[in-house]
Amino acid sequence: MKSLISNIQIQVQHSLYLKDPLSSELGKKIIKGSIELICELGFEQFTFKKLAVKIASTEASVYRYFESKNKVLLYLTNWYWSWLEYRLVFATTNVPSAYDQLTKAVYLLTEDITEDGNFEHIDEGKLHQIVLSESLKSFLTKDVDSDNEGGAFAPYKNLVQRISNIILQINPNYKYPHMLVSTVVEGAHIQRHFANHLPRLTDVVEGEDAVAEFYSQIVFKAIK
Amino acid sequence: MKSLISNIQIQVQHSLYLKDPLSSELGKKIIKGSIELICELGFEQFTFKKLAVKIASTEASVYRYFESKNKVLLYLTNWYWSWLEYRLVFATTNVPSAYDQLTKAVYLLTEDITEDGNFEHIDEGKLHQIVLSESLKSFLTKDVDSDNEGGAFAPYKNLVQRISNIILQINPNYKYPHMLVSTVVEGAHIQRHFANHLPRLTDVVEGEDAVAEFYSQIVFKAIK
DNA sequence: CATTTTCAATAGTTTTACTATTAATTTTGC
DNA sequence: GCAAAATTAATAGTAAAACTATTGAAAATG
Repeated sequence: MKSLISNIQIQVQHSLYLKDPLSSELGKKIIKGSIELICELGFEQFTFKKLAVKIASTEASVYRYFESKNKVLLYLTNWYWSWLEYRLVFATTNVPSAYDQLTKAVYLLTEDITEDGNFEHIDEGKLHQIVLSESLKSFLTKDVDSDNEGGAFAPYKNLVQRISNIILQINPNYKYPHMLVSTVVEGAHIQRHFANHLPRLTDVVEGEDAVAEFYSQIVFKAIK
Repeated sequence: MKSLISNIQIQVQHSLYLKDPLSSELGKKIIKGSIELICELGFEQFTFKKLAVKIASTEASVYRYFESKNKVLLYLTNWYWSWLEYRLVFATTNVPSAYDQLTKAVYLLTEDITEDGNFEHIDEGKLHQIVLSESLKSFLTKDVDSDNEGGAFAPYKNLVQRISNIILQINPNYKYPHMLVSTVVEGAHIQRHFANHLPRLTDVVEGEDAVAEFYSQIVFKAIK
């Protein structure tokens, strides 16, 4: 990823936090520390107590910003979806062919992100790791419906809708655009997780990006 | 599902339990109660204490059978994968055409299971619900690698391998058979979950089985 | 029938998730 | 410029969850 616009800030919905973490130094340390700690320990082992120790603050102070660790995860995944949508819009504006737009979109959805980029308090590579391993958990909960009512999945839905529209430009009769896009998004995450931990459930080829290639084939064959 | 053979028992690996739950009445009550309670409360809210109250036993007694609630989830998902493989073998033996075998396999992977079947202590419909919402969590953990070493995902891998072999019979040059199968398995679960909770991420059509139809198209177009 | 093993209950401990209260700091109203 | 109001983050908790040590009773074994 080349640098886009340097002083852009990605806004996450207010319903996910008690106090905007971008509004104070402690807030930014909470975000930065959460990304590092969730990446390191996994979401289950991540606690506000451990985070507080890491950033030299206290548990209670973290609770001033976030109601629960689940909201932190929702905050981070929402940031990620908004960031992805922003990059998608950037990559597809002024591209006249819907076909080329979809190629870029599928690439963005399936690529492996390792670099850290433009945002001082967010390490995009580590955040991508978190999204691979943990983002599914944000809607595989009994709270899905209430979280959803509060708009917690809006950026994800927007992204899926946007790419679905590109698909419908190419083939207006295709019946399952949303299913296709969300299959690619979640599938790419799971396949990368499998490649890291359960290789017999996937087909990783050394030196090739099999995940990107596989889903690109799937998408273009599906809508033909 | 029509009844197959009535006195078949599905064996789950010893590494997942401390004492075989099928070896005593209490053990069977633990399995039956766990399925009901996880289905009702979700895995996060499920505790051994609540289970003990439900089956009129004690927390400590449950710990005689299972090391942790994660192992219970692994036990249940393993049972499910073994059951699915059993049904797959049953549905494809004596079917000469690999194409027909694959059609049946995709159907088994994507169908919606609601009925309770042949196993006294296991409600297959509820177990399917659990697999839809919770099975991903069994490998989205920091324990994946050690669980995997203990063989916790063997039945899943077997199932994927078996269907991959069918795909390779149809098209020996297809590069991504495992990725395709695991995409269908996990995708079907996630899409059904979306249909229930986040419909804007999928394309549910009233009265049709869109999930089965979508993945069937994906598979046969992909390997062509 | 004595010995060993297994079983499941009681009664813990430790950790996690979350809250009430308060001193210190910052913001604001005039 | 300073008192009042609001905000911040620390201390010190509680309640529940996850898990363990111990033990008497029941069952299996030799």
